[in-house]
Amino acid sequence: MAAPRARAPEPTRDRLLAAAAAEFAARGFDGAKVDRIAARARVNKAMIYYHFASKAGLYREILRDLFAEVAAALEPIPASGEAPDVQLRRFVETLAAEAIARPHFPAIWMREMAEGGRHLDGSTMLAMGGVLAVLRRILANGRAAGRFGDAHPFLVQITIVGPLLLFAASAPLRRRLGHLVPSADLNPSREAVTARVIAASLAVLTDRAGAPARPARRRTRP
Amino acid sequence: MAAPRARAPEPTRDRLLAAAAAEFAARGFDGAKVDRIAARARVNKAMIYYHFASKAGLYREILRDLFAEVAAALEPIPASGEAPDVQLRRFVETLAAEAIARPHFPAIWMREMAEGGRHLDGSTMLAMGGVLAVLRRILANGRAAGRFGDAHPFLVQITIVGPLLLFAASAPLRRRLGHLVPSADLNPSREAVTARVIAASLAVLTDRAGAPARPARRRTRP
DNA sequence: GCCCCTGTTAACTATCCGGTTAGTTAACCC
DNA sequence: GGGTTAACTAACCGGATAGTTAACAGGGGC
Repeated sequence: MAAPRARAPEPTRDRLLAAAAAEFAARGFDGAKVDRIAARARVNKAMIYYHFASKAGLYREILRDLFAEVAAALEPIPASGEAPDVQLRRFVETLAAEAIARPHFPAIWMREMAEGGRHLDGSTMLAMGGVLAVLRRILANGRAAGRFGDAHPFLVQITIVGPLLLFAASAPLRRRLGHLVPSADLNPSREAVTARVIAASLAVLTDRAGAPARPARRRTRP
Repeated sequence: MAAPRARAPEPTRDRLLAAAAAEFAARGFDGAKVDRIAARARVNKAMIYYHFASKAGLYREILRDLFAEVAAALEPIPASGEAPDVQLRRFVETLAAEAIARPHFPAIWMREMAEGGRHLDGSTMLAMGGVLAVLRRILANGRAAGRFGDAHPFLVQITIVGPLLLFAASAPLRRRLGHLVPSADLNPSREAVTARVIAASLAVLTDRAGAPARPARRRTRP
């Protein structure tokens, strides 16, 4: 009885990937259990070892897909010919959109960060570096156009990616915290978050100097 | 040879806490192994169950300490009577200093976030909420003094905490990435990071406006 | 019919790992 | 000394869990 047992070569593999992404995002690599992934995908556990060689192989495949897709979405921006601040805006918005489209991405990324990239293979690390490379090109465009001051790309990246990741990955926790501290409004819209991130980045980038208010003097870096 | 076997009631417990913090930060709750923690602390495994009831109990104790200390360090700022922007600056700097003083804190926090706070007990969650409460008071001070526009505290928080967490927790990964992409300078100083975060926060806060949809215009500031 | 290939399954194994337990040691108390 | 307690150890246990295997279904090519 039971299962329709239909012919289904693709579905099994895809269902495994989807189930595993959810499991890995929610529990991390070590917290994720292969039996649970198989159950979630309604697939025999052995299929994991048939389609991917191991738990680690399955995980790596997910990471590879995720980063490759995000990097691909970002890639065309710097060469688009748009104004630099529009490019930056698109960079942030695209990143935020990817996080919505692939809801497991933020948590997995954060975890992989904390893990020191223990599970990352070379190509995935390159894709990750690609995100930074795109941003670096946008900043170079802006500087060339006289619109941006010069800024450390990595610093700009963490001020963009940090808030977005934190916002996206903290959704479940925020729901729980909201119970305890009902006064706090912990659920701004995604648009509000991206707008704020864009505003903050542009404010610092277009305002040469870097630190207004109490000018602790500019960066005297050699 | 062998252990001096001296009378040492405190050390054992403390060594366990230190070893466990390192292990939990590097591997996460599920990735951390009690045997490894015990070995790292050079202590018999059973002592974990003697001093803390369980692996989870040990973990909770670490979380409690960490958040309580950070919240305590932040606590006095809003009532200090300093100018609001100085308060905000101190908020960021204190947070960054805590991350240096307790190097395992960022990774653990990030992981707990991604985990949806599964291991957090009520008091720890309150301490976490306390961080937001402090910031909310600082922003209220700034608004009262006419220095800050009104801003969503949670949005401000993620733009501060996000970059700091990402920077601190990504240190190991950055070291590895640096090998592959040697051109990129991935190691700004902690001061540069805090300065940038402060600048970005103040820029947005002192510039009322917040973030209308089309602020493509530059900021013709002071 | 027969072979072979891909996809699939149920049952099995080996190992790892959190937790327990019975016992030891040393200090402190009277 | 006898009794009590905190701190500690070595050895063990059982369940969870990643990974394996042998058998099988069905389809397409010949």
